[in-house]
Amino acid sequence: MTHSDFVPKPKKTPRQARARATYQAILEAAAHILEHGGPTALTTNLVAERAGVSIGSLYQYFPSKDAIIGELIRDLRREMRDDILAMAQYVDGHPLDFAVRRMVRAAIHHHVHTHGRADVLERLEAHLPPDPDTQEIKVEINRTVAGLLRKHGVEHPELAAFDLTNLVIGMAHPALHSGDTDFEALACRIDRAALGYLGQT
Amino acid sequence: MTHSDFVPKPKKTPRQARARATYQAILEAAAHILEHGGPTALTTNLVAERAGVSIGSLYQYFPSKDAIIGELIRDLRREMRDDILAMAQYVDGHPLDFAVRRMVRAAIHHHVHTHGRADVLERLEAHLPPDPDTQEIKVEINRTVAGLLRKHGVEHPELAAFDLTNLVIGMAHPALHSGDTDFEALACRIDRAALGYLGQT
Amino acid sequence: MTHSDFVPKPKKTPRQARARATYQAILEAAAHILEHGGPTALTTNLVAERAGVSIGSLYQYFPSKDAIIGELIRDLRREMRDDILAMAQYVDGHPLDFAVRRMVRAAIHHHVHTHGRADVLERLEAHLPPDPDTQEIKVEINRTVAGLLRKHGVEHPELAAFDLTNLVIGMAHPALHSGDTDFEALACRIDRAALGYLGQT
Amino acid sequence: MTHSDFVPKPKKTPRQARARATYQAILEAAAHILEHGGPTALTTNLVAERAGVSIGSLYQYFPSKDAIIGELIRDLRREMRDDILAMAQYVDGHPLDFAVRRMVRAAIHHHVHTHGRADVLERLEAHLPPDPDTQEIKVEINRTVAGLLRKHGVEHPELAAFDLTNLVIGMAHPALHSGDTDFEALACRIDRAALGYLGQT
DNA sequence: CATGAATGAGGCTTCATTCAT
DNA sequence: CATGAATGAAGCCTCATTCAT
Repeated sequence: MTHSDFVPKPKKTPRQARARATYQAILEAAAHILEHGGPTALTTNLVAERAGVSIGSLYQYFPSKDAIIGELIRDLRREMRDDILAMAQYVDGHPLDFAVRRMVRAAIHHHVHTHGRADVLERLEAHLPPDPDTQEIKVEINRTVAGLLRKHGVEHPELAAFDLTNLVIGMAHPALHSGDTDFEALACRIDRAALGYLGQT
Repeated sequence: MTHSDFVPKPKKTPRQARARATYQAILEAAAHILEHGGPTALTTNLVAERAGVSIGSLYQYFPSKDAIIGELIRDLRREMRDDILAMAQYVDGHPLDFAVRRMVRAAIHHHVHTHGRADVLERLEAHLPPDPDTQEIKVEINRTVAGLLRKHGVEHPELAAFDLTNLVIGMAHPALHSGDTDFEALACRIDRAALGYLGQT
Repeated sequence: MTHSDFVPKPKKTPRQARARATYQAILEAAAHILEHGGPTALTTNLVAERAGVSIGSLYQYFPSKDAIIGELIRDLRREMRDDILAMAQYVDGHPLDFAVRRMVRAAIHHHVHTHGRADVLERLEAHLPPDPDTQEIKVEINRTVAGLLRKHGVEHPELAAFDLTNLVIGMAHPALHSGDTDFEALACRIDRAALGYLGQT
Repeated sequence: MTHSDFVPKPKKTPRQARARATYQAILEAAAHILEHGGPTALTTNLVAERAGVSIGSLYQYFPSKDAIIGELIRDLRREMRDDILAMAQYVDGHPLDFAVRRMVRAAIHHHVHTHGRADVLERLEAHLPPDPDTQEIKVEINRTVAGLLRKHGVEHPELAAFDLTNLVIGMAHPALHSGDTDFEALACRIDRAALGYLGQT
């Protein structure tokens, strides 16, 4: 069993300020290119150029291109987890339908906010070896949502959390991608499906 | 306006039996590689090798790699349309919830049947120029589902058809991908969401 | 010493009418493609298609692509030789300046008539192994012009014939290629150079 | 309007010494191959091999094969222009026939010096999209020669410059190509034609 | 550490030619 | 003999990665 079975991670977590800035510049350049040019535009040389560093420096911070993608994915998942954790705390004590509505809007907001970067990264993730960190974050998200549902007496809360997550994303992404900008109307339609799933009339 | 604005199509339809076999072998090889190795594994040389033909033969029938992908997409969409059209005829005259349940099961069956090829192809489709044929088929599918919904008095039937399609796919794909094999249980969960969306308790 | 050192010739001179027609059709298709699409457009498959025969048949008549080009070159040279021979007979007995003027106009006419095919073929000829037949024809042409010049007391008639041929072609081709359509004016300018070369005021 | 309408130029001008050496090595290798093997021998892989660099390095400096050819053409034209400009200055104030004789010898010298590279490149140039730089140089050359002729009262100096250039090249190239090494004798024969064209007995 | 020149495996595609039917 | 399906060497080019300076 070699380590190549896992998504490579950054070579070193930079301590010094300048190094940290370079590191971030590379990630931001990669994210920008991914958003505007798609996966095929994401080349290491272009990332380095946009980040304002040499290709050699890029490889000082990331052992491979996949390591950059892996880090972008982890970043995105962490953001998502933080948003959901915050949201879960916020809705604590409120009725289930209120909680669901808030989560739906949070998901839409998150997607709009990441400007579709999520789509591309999810696609890329599928062709990368599984990354324990990313898995852990996903589990954390599922645990949080499941905990919320359990409090309201939903049965099989883990499965329900899984289904609801997919339901919301599955409906929101295509709609947003097709140019829909009436977020509230979209959210209401998703609400109906989600609440229907939960047996809430 | 150049032809490169469209998904290339096969350059010639084979006449002789041997040619037809070659043509099919290429498409099947491509589908197989796509399913098992993902998009990055789909190289023209590998497709030719797996199809048991020379690279030259491949280019007798397809002007480019994208033409192969385009044809796979069209094939898949045509199958989907045929399934949905048949299903729509079958449920004609039955109540809405019956129709929905049948459609959900048809979608799951279709995905299982195509062995997840749909996922990869949909992603590839996004990076290809729009193909009139494929668009036409999509419109046809939407029209069929929308027609069905309209008969039952659903408002905004086109939008509802769009949402429901995404809902079903969005829930079914991840579940099936995660190894879920209890299709009927999955279908029931999706039913709840779909009927909830439609306001059917 | 192998035969590959020479421009390949047609495999067989066809006797039957239909075969002869096919043979000509191939040559004409090749000439047409050369004129309209340039050397890079001249592919054996395209020639066969335009000639209305299968690629297999094409190789029945010509052992290789170069054999087709070689035959086109020979054809063109033969035409040129015939034109020059006829012209030489025609100007026989007239003064040198009259003869020169006629030859100049004949050269221009020939180039216009062949629609620039001559240019392309000459370029292709340079990259083909030398062909005895073509050489022989060139010698014949030179002999004819030289004979004409000798009659008028020109010294070193072979050399003069060589120089004059190049002078006329060298001036006419670029002018015609640049879109000049006033053939008579062009001819007069060439006359001055040619007569100057010959020491005729 | 795409960039493919123009002859591609080198993608980056090398800064470091090693880079400059590589850049030059590539151009020299290309020139050598062109002289000895003709256009069909000019493959990117062979150029890289002969230059002693990897194919990747070649594409660091030239975006395409045509860019290499384009640069060779520009180089040659620049040399030609410099030679002609120098010559024009040199003959300034001298009589027309002296000027013509010097230009003829300069042209022959130039052709010998470039070892016939000019022939092949001119042919290749015809199959490339027009290059503004090259056009500009050509115009400059014509302007220089025309200016010279105008000073001596030649009518239609632009046209005369065009004709004379073609006359000299048209006579010199085939003669030199056929193995003629008596440059002075050749020059004298060309003189007669050129002076005849200009009406100088 | 930073730089950027250099590398080369490997991807896509063309086209002259062969050969089974 | 005709057909056209099949072949595969060879060409162009990209891009992740290495390494000398």
